[in-house]
Amino acid sequence: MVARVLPSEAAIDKEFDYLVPSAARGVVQVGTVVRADLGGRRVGGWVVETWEAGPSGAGREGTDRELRPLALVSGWGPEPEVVELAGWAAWRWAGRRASLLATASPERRAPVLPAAARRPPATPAVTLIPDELVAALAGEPGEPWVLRLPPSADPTPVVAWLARRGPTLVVVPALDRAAVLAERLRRAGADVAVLPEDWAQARAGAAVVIGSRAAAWGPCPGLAAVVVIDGHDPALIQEQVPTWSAVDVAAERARRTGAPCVVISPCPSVELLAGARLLRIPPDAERAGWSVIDVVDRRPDDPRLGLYSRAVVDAVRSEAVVLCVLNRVGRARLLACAACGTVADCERCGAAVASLNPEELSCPRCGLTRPMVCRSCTSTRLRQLRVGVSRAREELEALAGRPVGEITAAGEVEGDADLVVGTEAVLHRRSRADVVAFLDFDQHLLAARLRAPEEALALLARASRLTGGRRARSGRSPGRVLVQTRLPDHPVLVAAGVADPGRLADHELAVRRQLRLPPVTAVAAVSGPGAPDLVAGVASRPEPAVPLEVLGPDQDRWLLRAADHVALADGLAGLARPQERVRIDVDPQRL
DNA sequence: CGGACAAGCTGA
DNA sequence: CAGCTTGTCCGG
Repeated sequence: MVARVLPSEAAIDKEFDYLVPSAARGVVQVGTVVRADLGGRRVGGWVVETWEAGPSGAGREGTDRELRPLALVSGWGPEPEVVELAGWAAWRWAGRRASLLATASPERRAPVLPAAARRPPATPAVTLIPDELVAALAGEPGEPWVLRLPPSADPTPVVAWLARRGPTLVVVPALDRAAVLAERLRRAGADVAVLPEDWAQARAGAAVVIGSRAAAWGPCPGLAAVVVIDGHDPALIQEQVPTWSAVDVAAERARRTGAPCVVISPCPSVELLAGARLLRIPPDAERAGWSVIDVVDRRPDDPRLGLYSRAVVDAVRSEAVVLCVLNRVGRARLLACAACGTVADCERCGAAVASLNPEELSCPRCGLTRPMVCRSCTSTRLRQLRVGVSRAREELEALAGRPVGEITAAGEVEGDADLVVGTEAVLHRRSRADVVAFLDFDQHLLAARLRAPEEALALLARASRLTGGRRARSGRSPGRVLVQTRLPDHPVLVAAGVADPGRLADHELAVRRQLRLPPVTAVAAVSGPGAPDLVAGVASRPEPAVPLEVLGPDQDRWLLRAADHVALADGLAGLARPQERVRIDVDPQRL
């Protein structure tokens, strides 16, 4: 028996043939993790093909050399279908198979597997499953379903319901949600394997396999359904190249197996909706799962009130658990001289300087620092025009008369207080609140990123989840989300206010059409020292082949645009890779 | 990736 | 021309 091996060293990116020792015949299959001698050293790798050796005992394609035996069979690896899937994804995201197969493999070697345990969960009592889905699952498999469930709806019944059909793979954006979901399914009697710890159990066979984005590559023998939860979440996209998306991998995997793929999201992005079938629950039920969105129009307010409208002051003075979100770290991001009015800027690069602590000013662009002095009149009295989280904490403490915690990506100060101010990190670190207040939502609405409006809606969804939706919980008032803005009629606020995320999606799709950007087209961002060479190759391709449009460069980054993903992937595959490093970011997040 | 080997550069 | 650096090729 001969095994064709792909070394795990991504840079090698070539296959080599080895003899399978007769003792290992029974265990070697496509996906098996092995070690082999290559060029004087020993490398790990995956079996990607096997066949019976011919009479000469040699390789298949005429190479009549004597093959070396495999050095070691390390253990179980991805299923054969997943090895195939890695080949597809390497094409789709212009990357290397080895990095994808590494994601699909156990962290430590798995020489033996436990016994399979495939006890499905009990039939859920209550479901939010539209009749359309029930009917459709009995018929032909097809495109993925996008099931729009409001933020505070629990997806467990949907997973349980699907898992009764057979082994089900569940992908969530973060492992803390995986743990919660696994616990609920176990209580419903299901055998659940949580990746990456339970990789061997999953490979052996489990009723439900759950994990974060890498779980799209996880083992699930006999796969009968795939579910992605919070499909809009950018955590489902790999940042390093190849920049695969767990939603797309899961959908393709399901398509290849003929299993249904259900993507659940309170606010499906236009990318999710493209090429998928949208399923909704009754509008009343959807509304109940969104918290009341209180839009506070700041246009008529006296600017001297700063970040704190009447509504915010009332909220922070109440007894309730209140989380305030302000996406500016430090004390102030914009200052002006109290004496002469000049905006404080950097003497080296001219950017507006920020105050991260009370002693000095620092430039966010070039890092230069100077004492708290006005550059034009040397006054030391500076007014804080755009307050940051640290200053807001001091101000809120004075307003509320109770301790205020501070949470940023950098860390927490009394982060478990009932009243907390912080950046978006607040919404990730805390799990329950009575009120979430966005002190300056316009910075989210007006951010110069293509996806900023959808990201803003996702924040409102997250805030809705934290506050538990419109229905009052026992002993509590209904969840409330306070949004301070000067754009009260923005489509994001309208969509969240009426609990109809489709309104924003329609709006955003129109924008993408106008700009000819995804999902209407497919784009890849090319950067790195080799980028100019690679891009130059687009124009000088010998055969016209696939049309690729070059945009840019913008900040040393080019965009390659094609009509769709097939054209983009084929086009990228046809380009000569330069010697120098290039990063090809297919479906870039930042646009 | 890492080793082998070839082609190019430097010094006396 | 030895001795070293740099580049290119290849591994089963």
